[in-house]
Amino acid sequence: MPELPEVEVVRRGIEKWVRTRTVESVQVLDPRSVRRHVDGVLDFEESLTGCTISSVGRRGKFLWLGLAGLESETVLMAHLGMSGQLLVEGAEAPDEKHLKVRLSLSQAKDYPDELRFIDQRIFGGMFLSSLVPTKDGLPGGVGVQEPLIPQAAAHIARDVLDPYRSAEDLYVALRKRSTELKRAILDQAVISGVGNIYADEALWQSKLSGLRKTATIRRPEVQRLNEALIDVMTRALAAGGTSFDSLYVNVNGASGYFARSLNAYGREGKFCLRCVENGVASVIRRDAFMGRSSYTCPVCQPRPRVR
DNA sequence: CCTAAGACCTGGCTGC
DNA sequence: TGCAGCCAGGTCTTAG
Repeated sequence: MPELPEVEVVRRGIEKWVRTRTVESVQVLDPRSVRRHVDGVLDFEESLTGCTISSVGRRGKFLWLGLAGLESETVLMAHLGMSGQLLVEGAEAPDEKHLKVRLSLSQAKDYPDELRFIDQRIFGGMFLSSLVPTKDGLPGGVGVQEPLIPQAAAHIARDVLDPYRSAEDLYVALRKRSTELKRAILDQAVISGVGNIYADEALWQSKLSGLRKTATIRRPEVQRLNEALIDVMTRALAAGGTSFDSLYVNVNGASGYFARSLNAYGREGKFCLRCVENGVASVIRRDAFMGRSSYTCPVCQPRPRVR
């Protein structure tokens, strides 16, 4: 399940293989994977053909390829959704079972000549998006210098690892909301790149309950949460991203292995490792939340009082 | 304006 | 063994 670290692994992984290369042909094998391209499959294929890839940018979980050769400033957006992969492969490699889009690239010595988008659950997709100025005049995301952001990602906040974001930004965004803490950090307009897994990990690490109301959050708590978010994401990135089912595979085809160092997510019924260290035998619990699961320690992440 | 719930998807798993 | 139904989850859309 790609969250920010996995998407950044992909961004770094494909950058050197695709930058400066020209898209010679485009093949959409499943129109559902380009459904966000409002002008249709044919327009997607025709517009992209002949473009040269100039950069690979990212904000949160949105990835984009900068394009030269189009009249207006437009980028190729890619979102991996739940199960998406971007692979750089030779044309001779057999089509993957869930291959959705194939970009054939100009020949380059010792470089594979296809960029493939593979997606089983089709929550992800590709589409073209025009660039708009950033609201703060600062670079649009990781991998880009210009103060431009794809229109389709302009509404989301800077992500956890964005150097132009601060703990105070997070505090301000949280205090503007009137909802629960976990719901808020999963809202990409508050802070981007956080999904269900790393939300639980960062809340556990900062000893905060996701049920806390954002209106009651104090600066020191946000400071702790912010540090935890950065720490969790940084460690996951160093490990090459997390993988649970075999759906997520990084650009080299190898699964990430951060999953084995998770402290909360997926650990229902197991001891809270921090409490055990303190001589307390508390057990991680799972609760339904927004149609998914939340994993928490009932002892070190005290729930707010209900009135 | 805000927040919350529903829809989109497939395939692995569970239970009858 | 077969099959219906549940579950996973990010983001957009719709409802309140």
